[in-house]
Amino acid sequence: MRIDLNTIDEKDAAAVALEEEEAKKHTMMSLCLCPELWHACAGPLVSLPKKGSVVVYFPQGHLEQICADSAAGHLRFDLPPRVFCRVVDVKLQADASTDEVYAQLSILADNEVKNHLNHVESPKDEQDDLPGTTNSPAIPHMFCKTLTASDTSTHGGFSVPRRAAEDCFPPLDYIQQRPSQELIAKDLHNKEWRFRHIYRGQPRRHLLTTGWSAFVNKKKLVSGDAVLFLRGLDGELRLGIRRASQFKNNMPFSVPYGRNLTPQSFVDVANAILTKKVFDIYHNPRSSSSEFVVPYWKFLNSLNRSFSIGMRVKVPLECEDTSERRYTGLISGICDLDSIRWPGSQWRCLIVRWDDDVDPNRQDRVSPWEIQPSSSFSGSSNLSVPGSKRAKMVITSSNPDISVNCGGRGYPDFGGSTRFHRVLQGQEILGCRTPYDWSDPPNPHHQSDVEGMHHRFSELERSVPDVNNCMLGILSSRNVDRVPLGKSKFMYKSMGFDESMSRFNRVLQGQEIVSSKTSAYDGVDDGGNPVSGFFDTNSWNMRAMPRSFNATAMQQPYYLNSNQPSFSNSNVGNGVQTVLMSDFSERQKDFSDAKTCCRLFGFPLNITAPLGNKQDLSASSANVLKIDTNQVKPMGRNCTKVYKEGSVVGRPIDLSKLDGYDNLICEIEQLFGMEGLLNDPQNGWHVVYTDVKDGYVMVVGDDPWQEFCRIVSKIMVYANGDKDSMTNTVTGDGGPGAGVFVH
Amino acid sequence: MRIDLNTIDEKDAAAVALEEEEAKKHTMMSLCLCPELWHACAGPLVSLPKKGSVVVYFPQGHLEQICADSAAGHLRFDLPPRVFCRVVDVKLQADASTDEVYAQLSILADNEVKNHLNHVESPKDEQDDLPGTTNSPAIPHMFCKTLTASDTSTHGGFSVPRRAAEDCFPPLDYIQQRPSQELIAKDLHNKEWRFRHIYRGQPRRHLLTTGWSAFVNKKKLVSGDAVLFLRGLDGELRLGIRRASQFKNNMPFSVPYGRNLTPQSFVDVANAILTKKVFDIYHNPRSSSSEFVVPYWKFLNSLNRSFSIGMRVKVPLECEDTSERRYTGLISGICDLDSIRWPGSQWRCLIVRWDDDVDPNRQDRVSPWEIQPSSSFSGSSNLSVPGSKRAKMVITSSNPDISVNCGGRGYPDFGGSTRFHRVLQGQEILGCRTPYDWSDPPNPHHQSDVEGMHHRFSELERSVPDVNNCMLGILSSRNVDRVPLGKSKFMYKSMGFDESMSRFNRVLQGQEIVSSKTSAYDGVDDGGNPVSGFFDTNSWNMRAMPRSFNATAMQQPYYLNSNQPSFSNSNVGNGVQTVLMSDFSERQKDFSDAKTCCRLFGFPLNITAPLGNKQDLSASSANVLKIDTNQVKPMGRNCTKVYKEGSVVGRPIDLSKLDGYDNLICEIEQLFGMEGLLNDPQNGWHVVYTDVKDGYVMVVGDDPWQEFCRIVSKIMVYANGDKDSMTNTVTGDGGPGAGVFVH
DNA sequence: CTGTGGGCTAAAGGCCGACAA
DNA sequence: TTGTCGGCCTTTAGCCCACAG
Repeated sequence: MRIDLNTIDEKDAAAVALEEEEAKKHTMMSLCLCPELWHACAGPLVSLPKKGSVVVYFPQGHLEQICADSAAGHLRFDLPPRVFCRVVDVKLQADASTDEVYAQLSILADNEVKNHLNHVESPKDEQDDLPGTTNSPAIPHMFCKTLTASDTSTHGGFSVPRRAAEDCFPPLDYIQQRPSQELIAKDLHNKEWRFRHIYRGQPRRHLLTTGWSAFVNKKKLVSGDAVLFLRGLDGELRLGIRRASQFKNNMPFSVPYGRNLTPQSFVDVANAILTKKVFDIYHNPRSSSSEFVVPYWKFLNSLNRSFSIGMRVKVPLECEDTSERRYTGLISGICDLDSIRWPGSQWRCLIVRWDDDVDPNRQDRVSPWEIQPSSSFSGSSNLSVPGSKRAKMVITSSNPDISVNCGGRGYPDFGGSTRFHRVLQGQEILGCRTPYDWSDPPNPHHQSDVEGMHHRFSELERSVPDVNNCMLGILSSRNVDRVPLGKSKFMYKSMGFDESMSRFNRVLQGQEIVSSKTSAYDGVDDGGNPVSGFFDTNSWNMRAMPRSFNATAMQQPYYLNSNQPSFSNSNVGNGVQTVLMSDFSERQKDFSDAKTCCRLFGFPLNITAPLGNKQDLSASSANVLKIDTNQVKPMGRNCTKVYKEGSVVGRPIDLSKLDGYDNLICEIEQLFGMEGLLNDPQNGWHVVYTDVKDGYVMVVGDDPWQEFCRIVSKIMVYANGDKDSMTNTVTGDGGPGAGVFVH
Repeated sequence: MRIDLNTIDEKDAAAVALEEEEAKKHTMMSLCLCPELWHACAGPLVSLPKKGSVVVYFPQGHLEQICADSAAGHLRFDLPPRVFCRVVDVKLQADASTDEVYAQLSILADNEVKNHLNHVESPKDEQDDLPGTTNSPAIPHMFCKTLTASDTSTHGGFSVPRRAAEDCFPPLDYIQQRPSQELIAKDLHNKEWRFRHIYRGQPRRHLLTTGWSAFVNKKKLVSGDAVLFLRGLDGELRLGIRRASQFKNNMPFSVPYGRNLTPQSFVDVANAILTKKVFDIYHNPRSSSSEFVVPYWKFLNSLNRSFSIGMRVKVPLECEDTSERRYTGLISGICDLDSIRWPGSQWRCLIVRWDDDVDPNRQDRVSPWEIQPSSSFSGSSNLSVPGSKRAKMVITSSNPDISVNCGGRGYPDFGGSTRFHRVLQGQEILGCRTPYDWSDPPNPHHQSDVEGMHHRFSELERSVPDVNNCMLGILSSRNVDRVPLGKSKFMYKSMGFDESMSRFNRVLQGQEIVSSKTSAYDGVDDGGNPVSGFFDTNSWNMRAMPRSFNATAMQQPYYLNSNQPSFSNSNVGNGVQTVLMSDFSERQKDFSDAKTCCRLFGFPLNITAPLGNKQDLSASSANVLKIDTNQVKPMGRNCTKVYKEGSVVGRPIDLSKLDGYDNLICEIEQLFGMEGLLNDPQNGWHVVYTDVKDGYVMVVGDDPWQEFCRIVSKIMVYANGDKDSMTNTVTGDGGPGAGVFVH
């Protein structure tokens, strides 16, 4: 008996071709109807934020991708380095022509983070987003096989690994001489593929014959690519592919994903942020580029850890055979990637010298959240089962709830689960209880020590979203590692929740100014005031050394000039105060509000000079693109910011009160307590500025004074003798007086 | 003997595939190395501006395409309806995957039009751009065949029409039993295709066998598509395709062409215009959408013609079998397509009621330059040779100079040559002198009456670029038709060239104000001052009737309030004065300049109110995207423009001098000489305004006065009772006092 | 003159077990 | 257990002419 599969019945080929064209036209991408399959195709390291969760959007990262791709460096913008957003929707999608998986994140800039944080009373919502929680989804019966030359030749079919076939395919009637059946598997686009599955040969083996080559041809598979079969909980067979040579390297980006990469996409996003509309980010999980939308908890975690030069770090890396391999290296520098345009950003602020075995082309800059916690998961290595080089396959616990969970609100993140990673990579064969059991899901509690581990980790992590710990930056991961959980809980309780929240909110809203000399390293404040440690005024005169990140950097700070006598650290010449703004687009409003409520430890502060004048603010929020030819400053006050290399924040300066360059230099010297240093270039300091027109950097003093006043945007003071390298790394061994960028 | 073609020699298939991927990666489009082939593929109606020539860019048209495509209606802009540009480069290109031809026009906004016009002393440069000049290129030996079912089946090869084979292919040795040879033809991407060409069968016929099906497969040809062979002057064979079902209808736009269609492309263009940088426009000649980059001469020609309601018009149309078919219809209306955002634009300002045999989906709005001159070429019909339904083919004059001409500066426009059209369409078989002559180009002067016709037409057209005639709008095409050439030459000489030019330039530069009551229909001014007739102050109170276009509308005018008593036409209550600005991006500068040099007939004029205040201007030129949330007007003078339906230009009004709505209405009535009409809505007039934020139209009087002053952008006075339809057609039968839009 | 179809042959596709790593 | 190969059969590609519109 011959089974004739994949025939085009009565439809003629033309009609089919037309249908396909039609499908392509209307949905260049298709919504993934099987999240398990999507995640399986996406690979083990993929983590996606959940619908409803909070993320941090890094315009700098977005722009970086665009610029790298299309040299859109001329784009001008006025966005803060970080924008807190809520994920409105997560759509798992796949390119219709390549099957490339990607996610469409619908995101809304959310200055209601405070409300969100208030909800952390029931932190369950956020927990789902954390890796390794007990919410990890059921892992379906699946296997993944890298195609051999024989598999892809036109000469034969597909050789199915025996256990894989037994696990994932419906059982055959082995009594027959040559048992065979028709398999129907759906791909990412829900398209059905039919295969003849036969068990034959001497010795006997499982083969897919008829229908296989059609699949190979249509998907343009070559040996080295992998196919992946997955038996869903509904019993349906799913079929995905994971290409060896990433398609995107050979092809232009697929249309929907490519939308990220046009300058327009950035304009759209900026527009959406400013107008509080939802915007979409397309995330290709298999791309090597850094993500510029980072889950909130991940970002918080990184804030909560300390990084120091010389510290050993590792970055998870997906590779063919194991998920255990990582890039490892040493932190060799910590500084802004672009201190001109994105001062205070943490985007890829860590410079890493990779170990010798790491791909030499590896990007040497990483963001703090990309680095794996040094201690977590270390215990999970005892879970790894040394696997022989065989088909990758897994049958594990499955949760009946999962279908519900998958349906509505996006797929729970299981990217963080190393266990899941390992099984996807074929390193583990777990709990293969009933190979042919298509109806009775295994008991989810059979995982013994695995469960225990996950539980422990989630206990550990549960403290993270607690704003007291993470936002105040008191508890570094180092502390977490060494301090028993009880201590963590103590921290959690050290301040009334409502009180701390409202305080935090006020800070976020720019309604309160907080400062302290307490270093984050000091850990817990002496008890009275957990707000201390929020940020570190000593940092400015410290040379490059281990520093903790702190919440100060979470929002682009506002720069205030305070004449209050209430700082006891008179040794700090440039004591700085910061107002954290939760939403830059409300700067203007908040600023006027701030006048009446800015206070530090209860002492009101006067704002002597806001960021710019009203016009400046209005212009910056009103325009995303500054395609200015004749932009001139209005008369009256002419406020400009001065940044000093090594100084955390800038200082405002009103040019209208100055009568020339000498005056200006003098003023700057006073502002930064460096009297006499700037007058003589021999001292190694350079004063430069960017203009309002196109951001070019020029030397202060070259232009006529009035012209300068008209076009200056910001002024920068650099220690490094070479002003061309001002965006370069400052590792602490610069010239005399070289400062340290601390953010 | 068997010829084995298209074998992959020693290279393995993988290597070839890699090469192809590589090629795709680096050049999604490829530069066309054979302009003849490109034009042949583009089809008969394609005309492209020449490198170095002057074109008019219509932002409105560009935006229209974008909006139609991606609903980017939220884009805000501040560009004039027309931008004069110089074509810096013309690249003929073809999509690598579809072979779709398109042109990349590199364009530079050029306020140096004056310099250009000065060069019209030797109008040769511009002449090249005109249709039908003696510069028409050689038309190579070529044929075009629509593929039959047999041609595209896997069963056989390609049946070559006998005469086509004899004309285009090297001759076979017919003495042999089955003469055959290998043909090598290069496609648009310069890729070689090899075919076995054999002459066999009973009766004998020419066939392409081996290699043909590979071509069909690779190019995804189906029956109905056309292939096109072309023997270049160098003897090389070229090969192109023209698809029946336009690919773009089934597929997303090809990447490079699609660049036109993103909002970003528009932003880029606007940016480039404002910053005087070169920008690129991608033009798909086979697309049905209107072009928004129009050759200068074409635009001038249309200015020079008159259009009236009820006039019969025809639009050239490419169709399968003949180039003679046209869309015909009657002009049923003349008005702005979008009088709010693009007042005074001529973009698709003609409303046409098509004849019954015209596709009912046909767009009913056309631009003046899309309409064919009613009389030209009518004499060329005697050139048409009734062709039988056979292969389309042509052998004609070729010019040895042409290879040089093609190489350097873009391909000379031969799109306007109907003769070329006809042969491309296979309607003509001309001058087949020496079918096998591969070395001796025919004498270019053999064209007898064709030449004569072209010569006559170019004589006729030579008067067009003359600024005296065309720019002053004195000589309508009607005049041209009826007046002997000598009269035209008289016009040409009626004023010293330098004098007229400098005068014209001054007007373009906004340094001179010109006005007159002389209607364009009045023809030549009484001699003393050809500047008169420049625009028509009587138009405001004329009902819809035949009008000529005039140069006033060529640039978005500036609106000045002049209190000079030097207007003798006191009967015109709303005498308007216009400063023509050649470059809007220099408005601000020009405005201050204008203060000292604006004059009318030598009388200096005072500017009482520029377009807005300084801030307004700076903002409008500085920002393309106005994503404004809190844009407010500054204190002090608050200037707004008032437009009245039926009036050519607007009037400025300073709201800060008014104390309320009554005052405002009164002022408007006075401005437009319509005292008492606006107070009572019963009179049929409505006063509405758009706000600065988002351009919504609202009724004047609804808001509190102060609020209104803060947010008003422009004020419009409409006669039509229905204010919702203000962008609709005004056909002259509106309410009492209904005006006529004249541009 | 040229579109279509049948005859024919070569090449590719595809199913099988043998064999060996 | 499974990757590759040779054997063998089927399907498709592709060259040819006959025939007819």
